[in-house]
Order: sequence, then C-alpha cells, then structure tokens
Amino acid sequence: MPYDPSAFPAFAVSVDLVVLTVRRHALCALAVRRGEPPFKGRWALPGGFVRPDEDLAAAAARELIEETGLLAHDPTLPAPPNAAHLEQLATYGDPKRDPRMRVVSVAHLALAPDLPAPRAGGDAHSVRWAPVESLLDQDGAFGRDSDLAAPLAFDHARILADGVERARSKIEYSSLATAFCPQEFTVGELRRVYEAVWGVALDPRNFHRKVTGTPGFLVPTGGTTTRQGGRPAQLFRAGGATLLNPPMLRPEV
Amino acid sequence: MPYDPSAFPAFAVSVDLVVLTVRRHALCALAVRRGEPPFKGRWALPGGFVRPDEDLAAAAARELIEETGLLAHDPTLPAPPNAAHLEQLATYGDPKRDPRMRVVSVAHLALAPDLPAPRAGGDAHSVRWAPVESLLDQDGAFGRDSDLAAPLAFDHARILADGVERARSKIEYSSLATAFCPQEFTVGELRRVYEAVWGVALDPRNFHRKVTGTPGFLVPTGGTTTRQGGRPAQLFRAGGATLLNPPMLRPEV
DNA sequence: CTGATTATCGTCAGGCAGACGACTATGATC
DNA sequence: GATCATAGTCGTCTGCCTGACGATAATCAG
Repeated sequence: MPYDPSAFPAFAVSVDLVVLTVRRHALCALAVRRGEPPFKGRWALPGGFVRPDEDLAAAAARELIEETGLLAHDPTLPAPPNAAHLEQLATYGDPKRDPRMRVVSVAHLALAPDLPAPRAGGDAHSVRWAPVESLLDQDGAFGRDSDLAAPLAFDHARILADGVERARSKIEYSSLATAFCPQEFTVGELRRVYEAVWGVALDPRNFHRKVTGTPGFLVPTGGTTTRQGGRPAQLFRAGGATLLNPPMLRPEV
Repeated sequence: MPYDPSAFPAFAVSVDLVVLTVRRHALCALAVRRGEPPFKGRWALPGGFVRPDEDLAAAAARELIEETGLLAHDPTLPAPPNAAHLEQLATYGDPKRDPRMRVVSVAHLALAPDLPAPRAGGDAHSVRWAPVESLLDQDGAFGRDSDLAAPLAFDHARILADGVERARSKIEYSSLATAFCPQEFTVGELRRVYEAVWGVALDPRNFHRKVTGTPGFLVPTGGTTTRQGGRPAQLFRAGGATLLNPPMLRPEV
C-alpha cells in the first residue's frame, strides 16, 4: 500500500547534468574534476543535491547556470540568446552507486552551442569540455597525453552514454540539432553538427535539400556569411517546427 | 559542490506504475482505489516506496508483481509466459506533488497482454483496468455511469498521459506492440493493438505487408487460428528484432 | 447455398532518399 | 589577375516504400 507516512526510508536526491556541445567537429561533454572524496581527483559530471523546496527541473537549471552560465530554455518561449535546451534524461538509483549513502540521481540532458569557455564558480581549472569518446573510453587510449585516462566517477560513464544516445536519436526526428548552433547559422554548420553527433559524413547536397525542404525547420534571415571560406552561405534561424516528419535519416553502418 | 555528505535534505522516493494493456479494442491502464488519505477513495496509479537496499527497477518489478502477478521481462532474455515489458518512464519531483511530504516518484511504464483479471493483494475490488480516456477525462464525461469521474490522485493524470504518449510513439519504431499480445498471435490481432493504442483505423492489407515484410519482427509458428471468425490466420511469435527500420507510420490526423 | 467476415496477395502511382553531376561564389596562391 | 581549392546550391535519376484499393481465399452464420 503506497504512501505510508509513518515510516519511509530517507534518500538523498541529486541532479546530474550531461551537457553536450559541438566543438571543432567533435561532440563534447562538460566534465568537472572532483575535489572531495570519493573519487577525489577523478572527472565527473556536474551536479548537486536538490534543495528541499526545489523542483527537479529547477535544480537542473540552477546547476547548469552555476557551471556554465547558460540559461535553461523553456521550449514554449522564443529562445533567448545564450540559452540551452534542457530536458530530463533518466534516474539512476542503484543502492551502491554512491559509496557513502543512498543517492538517487535524476540526470538531465542539456544541449548548448559552442561557448567561448566553460566557467566554473570558484576554480575554473577544474571544469572542461572533453570529447565524449575520451570520457567514455575505458581502456585509456587517451591516457598517454591527457589526464582523462581514468573512467568517470560513480556511474557517470553510463549516464553520459545514455545522454549521448538520447541526443543522437533525438536529432533524427526533432529540430534539436539547432540547439547546438548559435542563433544564426548556415546549412553547412548545421550539417557539421549532425556529422559530429552521429560520427558520420553526410552528403552536403542531400542534406541541404532535406533541411531547406522541411517546412518550419529553418527560417532564412536574409544575411549571408563566409565564415568557412568558400562561397558565402545563407544564414538561418531555427523555425517553429520541433518535430521533423519525415525524420532525418541516420546512415547505416 | 556535489555530494557534501554532512548535510543533505532527506526525500522519500517512490515508484509509480503506468501499466497498459489492450482490452476489447481499447487502451486500458491499471488503477487502484486509495484506501488512505490523502485522496482517499480516489483512483490512482499503483506504486509504493522504494526500499532502502532496492534498485529502482527492482522496486518497480516488485510493485508490478504485487498488483498484477506479472513478471517483469528482461529484454535481453527470451520472454517467459505471462511477462510484461517494463521500462523507466520519467521522474516527478514537484515539491508540492504530495501534500504530506517531499516525495520524488520514479514512474515506470509496463506493457502487458490482456490478462484474465487484475489481481490485488488483499482487496481485489479496489484495482481495475480502465480505459485511459476515462482516466484522463477531467470533465467527468464518464461520471454519470461510473465512479471514475474524479481525476486521478496526485499528479497521476500527468504521469499516465506521459506513459500513454511514450507507448504511442514507441510502437512506431520498435516491436514493442507485441508486448500487448499473447505469446502467439495473428497479424490481425497485432493490427488491432496498433489501432487501439493509436486510436486510428489501419488498412489491413498494407499493415500485413509491412509487418510480414520487416525482417525479424514476426516469426511464423506454423499454426493457424480462427479466433476472430473469417478465414483462419497464421500464428506468429515476436521475432528478435527490437527496432523497426523503417518504422511503422502513424497516419496523419 | 448465400452472405458476412477476416486473411492474404497483387497492382499502381506518388513521394522521398541516396548517388552524383554541374554550376556558383568566395579566399588563397602564384 | 589567372588559377586553384573550398564550400554552397540547384538538378537529375533511380530505387524503395507507402497509401489506395482491387481481387481472391477460407472460414462461420443463417
């Protein structure tokens, strides 16, 4: 019988954040170095406890702005500049996931455009963007030239993998890939986002036809840019459509 | 600064279940009548507190078997008879969602074949299958001839709506619809599952072509049946494929 | 036997995606 | 300034899949 108020076990509840961005053609996640045991010195996902009167989404938004300065973006409103997409990912509650006590962590997924630099509260050197492959690599293939050899603290590798998988599948059928782009962007920049997140090469011509032909996906702003060299490209903003139908197809293999 | 062990707020953590099945051409959910305040006498989703050393998935599986006798089904193993699909849905943690105290609820979604009858632990009359439209109907359109007029307790209407939406979208691109069917079933029975969950009519010929043409979706058992009247139909079991590519398309409007 | 019901196979046209050719507009290099 | 490399944009063609729907098959109810 649910909700016996007289006796219930007490849990700590935290939020952990998978913050993804695309930098230099690679899908990167935000990682913080732990300053306290357990896992002291190891990299982990940003996160923290939920406050007694705080909603889960509010706790995630608070941690996000503390770690990155990014505002969480309510999808029902027009996107303010410097805003990130934020959604709940999944909840992790293995009794042994934290060696000290029972902690249930509600993981959230945030997608952000490429930012100047991560900003930490007090110690800026302990937070960084790292390519997700290096963070998920358990064998230490990146170990010789970085300090990322050790796996992530707690079950954060699993959480990160789940977040990456969510992002990979969600850009198939939604316009979420634009959350990785600045307010104005070109078709080529959007294509490089897809290529980085999926880890594949896409045909520029078919991609252009698909995204410009999907109603509501992209809105031309009129301007052009030549950021990448080559012929100047039209600039677009994200349109009102959130669901892509038919979806973008991820190439086989 | 995550994980300061000295001071953290204490939460209660519960699991709530959205258990769906298809009965008589309608998508139905399991509801229990609350015997205790708050919301005494109102219908609610089954659920309960997570035990101190219990994983979240284990707590959900325990509640499921307590309420229905259904075994939760590990998707990596061959399905035992009378097993239901069980997956985490989302977590609800509004500070005011339970008037007594701070309860964070990890909702799970279960899909079950049509069962003989729901089985409650002690009081069988307080648990029932109800069509999801009647449970979600806030205006009391069902109120004159049933006691389902009152909305569900707590935020369970929201949780149920999220679970139904998850089921509706997930049968598009996965073989999960077979979880609503008995071990052996016909193409027509599977089609009626889609029609009930989506609330649309599908063309029997195109549906037949699609599901029999998708490799790994259905495996013929050799037998035939004539449960529905009309020409006998081939019997199938669910194949090994879990992802349908290309997906089943939900008709517009 | 006749009609109703369900299952199953076929046909055809339209839409969309993958493969790829062609042309355009810029910066870099000589 | 000519040439080349680079990136963007427009077209074409072919094959696959889907929706619409005709036709046939095998049962049950009268």
